[in-house]
Amino acid sequence: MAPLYEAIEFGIADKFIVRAIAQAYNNSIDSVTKAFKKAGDVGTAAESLYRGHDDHLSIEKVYDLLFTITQTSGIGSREKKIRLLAELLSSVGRLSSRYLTRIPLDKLRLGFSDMTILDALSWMLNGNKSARVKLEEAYNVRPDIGYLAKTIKEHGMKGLSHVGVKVGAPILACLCQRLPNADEMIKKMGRVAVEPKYDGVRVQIHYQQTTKTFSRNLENTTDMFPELQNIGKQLNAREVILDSEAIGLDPKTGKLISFQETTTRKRKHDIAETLLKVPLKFFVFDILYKNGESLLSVPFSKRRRILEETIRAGNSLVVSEQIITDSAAALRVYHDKQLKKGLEGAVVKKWDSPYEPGRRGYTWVKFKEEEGKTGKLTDTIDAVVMGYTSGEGKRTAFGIGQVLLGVRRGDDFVTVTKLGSGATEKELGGLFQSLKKLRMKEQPKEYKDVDKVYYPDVWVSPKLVLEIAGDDLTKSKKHGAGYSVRFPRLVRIRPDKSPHEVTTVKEVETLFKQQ
DNA sequence: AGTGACTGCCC
DNA sequence: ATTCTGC
DNA sequence: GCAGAATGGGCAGTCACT
Repeated sequence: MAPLYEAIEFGIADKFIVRAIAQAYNNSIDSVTKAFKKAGDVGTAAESLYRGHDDHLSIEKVYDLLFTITQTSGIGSREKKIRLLAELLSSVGRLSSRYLTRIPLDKLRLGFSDMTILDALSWMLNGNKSARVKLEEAYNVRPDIGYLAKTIKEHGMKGLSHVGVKVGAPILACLCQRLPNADEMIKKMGRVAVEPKYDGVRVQIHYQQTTKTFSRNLENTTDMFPELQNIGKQLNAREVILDSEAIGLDPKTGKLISFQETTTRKRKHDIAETLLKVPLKFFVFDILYKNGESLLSVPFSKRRRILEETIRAGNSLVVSEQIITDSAAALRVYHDKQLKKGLEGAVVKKWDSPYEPGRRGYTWVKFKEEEGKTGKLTDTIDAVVMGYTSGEGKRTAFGIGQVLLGVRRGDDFVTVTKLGSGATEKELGGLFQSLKKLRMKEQPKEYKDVDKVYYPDVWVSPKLVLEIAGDDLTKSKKHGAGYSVRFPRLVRIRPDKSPHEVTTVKEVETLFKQQ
């Protein structure tokens, strides 16, 4: 409904949609939940329960009502949002109920999104994709499909001529691709800059007397970083747009802290106190604009020189270090050094490439784990499947969306993570065949301290073992193991292992301390 | 004042 | 974030 | 190789309820 950089939220997700459908079509919350689980999609669930009357509302009317929902807050707002959505659902047709329910979830599932629409706009103008490149350039600095469509509909491509980089208007961030190893990176990218990969949050800094900042997804985060309001003295420039990673320091030791701790700075209350508890360093690694000039198409080698000339030593901003190389061996050595320092790894950047927003091409590549390994964790974890959920969308066909995994504590099992990534469709099918035989009516007695939020659709007896990988272990307040896995994924199914052989809580703790 | 349910946004 | 899949 | 669609932990914020 709105461009990324406008903070418009519905405040409605799965649970509230279910309640709205229940209210609109006169069903119990339970039966709607069941229909939702069965369909694996709110849209088809709404459709199947549809009991409304089509008032032929205009698109404007629907838009207005949805917008009203986004603007509703305060005491009584939850009921009101649900009521507004329910009223809307009861006055549209059956088919509309499918899409209307998906809108707040951002799950229209039409098989296309912004990029495809750029192609479509090009077809609209030229009957082919020839305008895509230009459209994409405009999109990069004005990621607002509605605005672009309207502009070229009215003025053709000429209408885009004034769409350019502007301080205060967020630019689509350049993201990293992945490649399996250093050799591939050098082969694909040639001469590269290699920089430390900090495990913090992305901050795009816009400065022109005052500072505005944007997150990786272009949310305005200005209020979170009051320390950036006085960076003028760190800049040899009137106006700039910088790209950086912010990471917290331990105020006593000055050491970098974990992502989990850094992220407590992501707040809008008590900012002044938290600022002292969690001071941030902004590792600046790119410059996109300086004194009226866009640097997006300038090669990185040159941008880097400009960046170094622009930043002065000071409290908040630090120019990120780097090496330049075209040797895979040197790249490997540098990457290993970053891991030893406790950083996330390295980012490898094509030395002569322009700033390429999005994740296309191989201009930036992340290098996190050691070669040949899955995940950064020193060892994989063997965990037992405690239950599974039926899954949404495509997963519905396999009967499994995710599995709840446990590790051993004495003769009991406690949860350590859920897992939904890494299985091929064939493996998912296989998992379902194995697990449906292990179905239990109730939570098995040996499953201890399971938090409600993890209750699966189906409990299974502890038989099937999975080997999983991850990037980090985190301290967990919710998982019974006391720890959990960051970015968990399936390595392989271990029919050869018995549940008694799975990793123990003690071993998980040891792994945590090794990090 | 404290807690739990839910959501949105970081990774 | 990671991973898989259809095109 | 891209675009899309499944899925993860965990933080803060908001609102409802006790």
